[in-house]
Amino acid sequence: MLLSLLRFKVAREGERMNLGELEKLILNYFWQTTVADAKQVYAHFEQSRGGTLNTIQSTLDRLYKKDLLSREKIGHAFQYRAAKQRKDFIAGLIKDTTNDFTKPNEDTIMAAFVSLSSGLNDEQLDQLEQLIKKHRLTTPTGEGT
Amino acid sequence: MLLSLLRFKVAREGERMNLGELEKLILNYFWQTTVADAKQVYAHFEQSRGGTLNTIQSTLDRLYKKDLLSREKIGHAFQYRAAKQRKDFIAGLIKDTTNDFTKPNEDTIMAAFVSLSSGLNDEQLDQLEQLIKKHRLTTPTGEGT
DNA sequence: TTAAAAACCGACCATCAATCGGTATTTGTA
DNA sequence: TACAAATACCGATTGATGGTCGGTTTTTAA
Repeated sequence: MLLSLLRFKVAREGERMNLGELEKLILNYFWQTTVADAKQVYAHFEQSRGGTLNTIQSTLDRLYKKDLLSREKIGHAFQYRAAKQRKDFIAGLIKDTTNDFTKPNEDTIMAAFVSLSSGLNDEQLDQLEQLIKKHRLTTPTGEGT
Repeated sequence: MLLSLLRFKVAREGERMNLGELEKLILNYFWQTTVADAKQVYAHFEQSRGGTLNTIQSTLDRLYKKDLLSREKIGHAFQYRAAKQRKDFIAGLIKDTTNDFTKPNEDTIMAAFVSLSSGLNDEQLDQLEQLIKKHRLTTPTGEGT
């Protein structure tokens, strides 16, 4: 309104982890390419979506600051690569997402499984059973897929 | 820049489904309370976080327009309730999230399971097996994705 | 009919991804 | 060592969206 001077600001420390469209594209790119510098990433996306090298650089930097990419200066350019394995990253997202809608004492991961399992067909149930079997064999430090 | 007239706008039709903090609170509230009008919701959150009734009303309306709440006018106020079951909603979120990082031909749900299963301990593996067993019994018609 | 209750409208702020121009650094080389 | 090219970094703008709430319109019950 006219007087918005008294507007209050609730302290927020929660870590939003929302990714933009370009950020997702680039992340996927790095799970397929392992390593690249800004110029290479730009070359990859130039035709398919336009934009400038600068935009790519900014986005790489943003992803780096979010700890989703790591970088190392080789020659005169940063070499970027994915900081996390794809499945670990997805697992993290799922946990965060689920956690927002899970009671404090509830097992978040199991809640996610329960939610997901509703729509499974027989074939998927079979695959899931194989997955469990595999995990049973691997030690607690198991690598998985 | 000085000349931002030529700025281009890429057509976007993708359906973002990001929820704000208050939206999440209210959604969780309705999975616990089944039905309430704006005033009741406001009464519930008034002390714990302040704000006005209007803010609650706006947020309820936003959630309604996002198809996350349903409403029905009883007396002189809308009675709101959750439009989806909690686990269905979570499953949807997980699928969307996972889909963003899944190859086009990949099974999104299975990818989510694979991602999630990395960090499971024995007890959780047991629970998961029980879950599968249950679904084997209760699922006559395989629904699929 | 009318007063109160609720819905609705519109505005503002904050945050954040995307975008990109311009400048500062850095590096390889002459 | 000096310098030019390549790259990183800074800062500004736009668009979207959630939160916030005042003010007005609509609806309902008496």
